[in-house]
Amino acid sequence: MFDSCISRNSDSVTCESEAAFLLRMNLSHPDQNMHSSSEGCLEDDKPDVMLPCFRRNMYDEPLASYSNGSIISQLLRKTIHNKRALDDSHFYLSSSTAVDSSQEDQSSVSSKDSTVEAASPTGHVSTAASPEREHPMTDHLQAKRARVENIIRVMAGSPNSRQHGDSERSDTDARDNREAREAYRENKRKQRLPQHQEHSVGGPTNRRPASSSSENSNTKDEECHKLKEQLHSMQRLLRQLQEKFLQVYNQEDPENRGETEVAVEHDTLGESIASHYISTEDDFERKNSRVTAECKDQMKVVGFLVHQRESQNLKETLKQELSRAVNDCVDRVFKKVSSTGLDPSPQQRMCSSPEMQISLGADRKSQQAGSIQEQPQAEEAAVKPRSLEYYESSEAQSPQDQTEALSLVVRKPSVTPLSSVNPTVKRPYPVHQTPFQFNYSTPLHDSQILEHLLKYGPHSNFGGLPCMPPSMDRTSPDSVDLPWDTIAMRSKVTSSHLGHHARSSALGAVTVDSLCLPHVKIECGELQSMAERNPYMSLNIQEGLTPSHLKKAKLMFFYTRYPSSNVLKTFFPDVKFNRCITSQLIKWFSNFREFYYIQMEKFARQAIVDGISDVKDITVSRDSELFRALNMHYNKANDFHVPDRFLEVAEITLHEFYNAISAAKDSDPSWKKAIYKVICKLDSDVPEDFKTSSYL
DNA sequence: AGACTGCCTG
DNA sequence: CAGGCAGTCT
Repeated sequence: MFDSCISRNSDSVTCESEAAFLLRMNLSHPDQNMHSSSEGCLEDDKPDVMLPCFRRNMYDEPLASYSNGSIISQLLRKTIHNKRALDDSHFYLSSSTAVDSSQEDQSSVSSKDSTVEAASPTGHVSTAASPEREHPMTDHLQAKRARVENIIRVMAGSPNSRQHGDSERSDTDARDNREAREAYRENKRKQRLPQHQEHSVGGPTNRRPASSSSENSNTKDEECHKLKEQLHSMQRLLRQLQEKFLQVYNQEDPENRGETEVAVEHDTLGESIASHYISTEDDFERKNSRVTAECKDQMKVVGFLVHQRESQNLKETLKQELSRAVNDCVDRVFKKVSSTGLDPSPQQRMCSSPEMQISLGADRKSQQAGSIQEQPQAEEAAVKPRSLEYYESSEAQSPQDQTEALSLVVRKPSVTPLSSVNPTVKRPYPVHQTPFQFNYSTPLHDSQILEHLLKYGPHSNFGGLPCMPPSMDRTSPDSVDLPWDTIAMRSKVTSSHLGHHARSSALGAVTVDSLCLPHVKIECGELQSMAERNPYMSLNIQEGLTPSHLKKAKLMFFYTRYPSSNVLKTFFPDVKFNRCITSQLIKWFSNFREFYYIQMEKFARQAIVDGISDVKDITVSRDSELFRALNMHYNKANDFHVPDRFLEVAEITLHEFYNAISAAKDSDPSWKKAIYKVICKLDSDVPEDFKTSSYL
């Protein structure tokens, strides 16, 4: 599950961690800090300063080290000791005694050894000590509990964890944190100007910030892209965290006291978050101290509510927090994008496509929800069980989803306007002979695209789509002006080289037959009328011969060398027969016979050259070179058991050729006709199984 | 005339 | 494998 995340884990983790931090800030300042929060994710260097452990882990450790525990586990382990420090800070007020000089390394190692990390000294806050030093947490369940609690804190962006996480750091780390905060403030200052203007003007969109410089505008596209990428990473990580938490939570013994405590603490956490929602506190340090006091209050409530909460409550609350975090980030990103007034990104320029409109609709929906929850009443809204819809909306508006949908949409217009690109050549056939299949290609196309999407996903290649050969574009029914070159080109692709595309377009095959076979062109009008009578033909009826049909015909050749039209119609029930198709099928068998007889003549002559005097010495078995040649031609995949009768017929044919050549009958130009007459009588019945489409 | 076939060619 | 053509048959 995390494999896909590993490639961008550094961004994801750092951004996620910072997102929790920024989310907290946003909760405190729903109006002003929203953009700064999203902007904060853009700071590449900031994660380094703030959470060097993550950065180091991501870069210094081989990815294999995460194959098992996953990044989430690392993150959880990292935050677990913060939680412990938080819990214990209410009971222990000891000062840090074991200040590790190599604090950054300690932090990086902390993910590997939580015990060592728990021994990490306190930072500038100097309130947290590590009781695990004296009382090592040997209870596995307790560790789980702490992990879960910290998940909640990280996800909800609780200041508690952050604060105490900072408090555990050394002076050097604290210095880094100070730098980080300064950088954060600086970033906030930088962004406030446009934001203030935005709010003062009252129009969040299409307003060029007064502070925007040319350099700024040049990098906005890039920033927007980065924002989206980081947002996507955060969304993924949030989902993963949620899953991880639920997994850990479900493993908890219902009888375990840790469960209830976790639930209770989470509820109190929700209250804390709610209080921060309406907070206008702007100063980081002040909030830290305030949060510390709040934590103490929370702990008092813990014992009071221990037995009143149920697991479902925790689940719902956690889902809410997760969903809200994602949606907040989404809202910020898109508001940021819209407020910058920059030109629509390449993705945004595709808004004309329905898919993109859908995505934008989801965005708008999310933004509305986000604006609601940014209001002071968000405290109440945060408790509402709305996790599912939020989660779904966040998924629907995933940048990745947008991109994928767009990539599909882009392909259509890029291929469709053929008539405007290619030089128009007068078609050799009257207008009414327009390829009729376009009349019903549209519903076929759409439904199959949908099926294709559902089946293979949006990234799959549509070249394999039955009705979408590579060069087979969709054209409106009145594609009379379709250039002849285009049609001819398509005919080549769809008819001559159908073998490269499994079950390629029947439409294309019909086009071929109706346009390229001279003796068939008369049928075009009839075909068109037929199509007009039934423009929405059943998808089960092939309008042309596919490579599967060809394969089936080859297999049928093992039974019948001279199939009649009725036989063909009987054994190709899924083919809409017309003279075009019939002629093509007959031509196929003619070609099969041609190859067959050529091989027979060749091997008969070879037998004569080899000095075989008695025709009885010529046999055809499955080991014969002749059979291998034939089998390679008609049963290339070798997935069909050739009937013995075919071997007999082949042997007879070889004997006939041998005798004729031995008798010097080959001097007669029509000496083969006698052989053909013999062979045509040796046809056997084709098995009934061929009548079904299972051989396709 | 149309259907069917085979031969030649690409 | 298909196009083109010619031949045969009905």
